[in-house]
Amino acid sequence: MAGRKQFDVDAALDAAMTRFWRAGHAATSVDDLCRVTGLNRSSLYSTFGGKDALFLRCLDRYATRYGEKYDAALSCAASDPLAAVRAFFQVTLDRIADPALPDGCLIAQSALAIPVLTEDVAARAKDALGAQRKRLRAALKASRLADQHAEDFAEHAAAVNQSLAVMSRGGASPAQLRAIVGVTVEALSHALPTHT
Amino acid sequence: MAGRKQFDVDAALDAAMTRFWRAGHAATSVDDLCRVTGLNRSSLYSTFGGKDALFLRCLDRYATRYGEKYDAALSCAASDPLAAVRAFFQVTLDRIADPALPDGCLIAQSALAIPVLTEDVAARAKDALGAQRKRLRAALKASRLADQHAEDFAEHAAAVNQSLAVMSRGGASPAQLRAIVGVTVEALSHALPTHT
DNA sequence: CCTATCTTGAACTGATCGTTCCAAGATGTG
DNA sequence: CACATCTTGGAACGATCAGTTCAAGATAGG
Repeated sequence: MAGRKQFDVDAALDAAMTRFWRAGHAATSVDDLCRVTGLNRSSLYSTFGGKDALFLRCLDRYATRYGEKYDAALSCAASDPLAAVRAFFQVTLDRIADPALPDGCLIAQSALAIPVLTEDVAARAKDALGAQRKRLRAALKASRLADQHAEDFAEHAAAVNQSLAVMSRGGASPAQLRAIVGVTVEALSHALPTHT
Repeated sequence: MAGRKQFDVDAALDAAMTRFWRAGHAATSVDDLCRVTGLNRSSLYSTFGGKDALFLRCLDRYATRYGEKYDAALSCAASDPLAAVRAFFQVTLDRIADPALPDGCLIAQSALAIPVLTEDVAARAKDALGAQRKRLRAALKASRLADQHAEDFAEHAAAVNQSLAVMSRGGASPAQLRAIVGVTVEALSHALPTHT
């Protein structure tokens, strides 16, 4: 209980997460992490344990933070699945449009990097993507969609959500991103039995 | 005209392309490229000029090779847009299912890496993604779809195609990938005026 | 055969990689 | 104050990074 930390651990995690998010795991060096967090190597290693351990913390942080937002958006899926899916995509569109945050998506980037990640890091990235699919599957199964349609549509929606990361990095405008999800939302509206 | 090359340039390009495709630009070292191509540094540098120059060659090679397949698939868009879009996605699904090739997609991976790529390499990655969008836009505008719907759907289809790269790396099964494109194809079939 | 030209292998450059280590400073307890 | 514990700055580690250099080997034109 002596020698108190001279920095805010949460703020450091946010800075590290943002860096991984923007540059990816491979293109982020420990020096980069020290620079963006303001820590030196000793503090970074003693607090977080190394690059991969810190990356895992950041991945979990990212998955938890936005997972909660996605869950909140989908909470009305049973009563109004169309509004729920619309709100789901809006979480991503808002995040991409936020100038204080990177575009892209840490989970999408990590998923594509799986072949060059450590086994445990790769497993966690896969889990994060799986959580997203599970979230959508549960929400849509609670709607009046037939089970098979619900599962298919959940896979589709999860994929379209990841595609926004790629397209935003590729220079797609907010209007173009809206068009991408618009087709998906339209498809759901036609698939819902309430649609006459 | 003296001292003939001891290797096949096309084979070396294929090997390098496959490596970049699987591991991405940042996680691929020149040593890796030497190993997979069988070349030593001298031959690699004198023939291709360096890592970034070789990466550009591989990006162009990838974009051309699969661009032609996408164009062929979309060639019947005016007469049968539904079959054209189906064939378009089938190009990607077949490529992912091919055990001799990596899953994922070099263009998607490069697009996500744009923030850490050299300016000219980033521009080329963006161009490759733009070519894909242009391809789909032209094909769908030739169909009986209203112009605005054609543009929106083109953006959507390009995005869904990129999403397959992310989802395949994340462990999605071929059936799940088919479900993803199935929703999109179904949406197009409902949007076409021929649909009764 | 001779020589100019090209290719190839391997050693080498300085920079950067992730990680470890240690001494100096700061803090809480006795 | 004294001592044990923790944090911090910075140097240092061997490994690997992208890229260069050079001499030896191979080939074509004369």
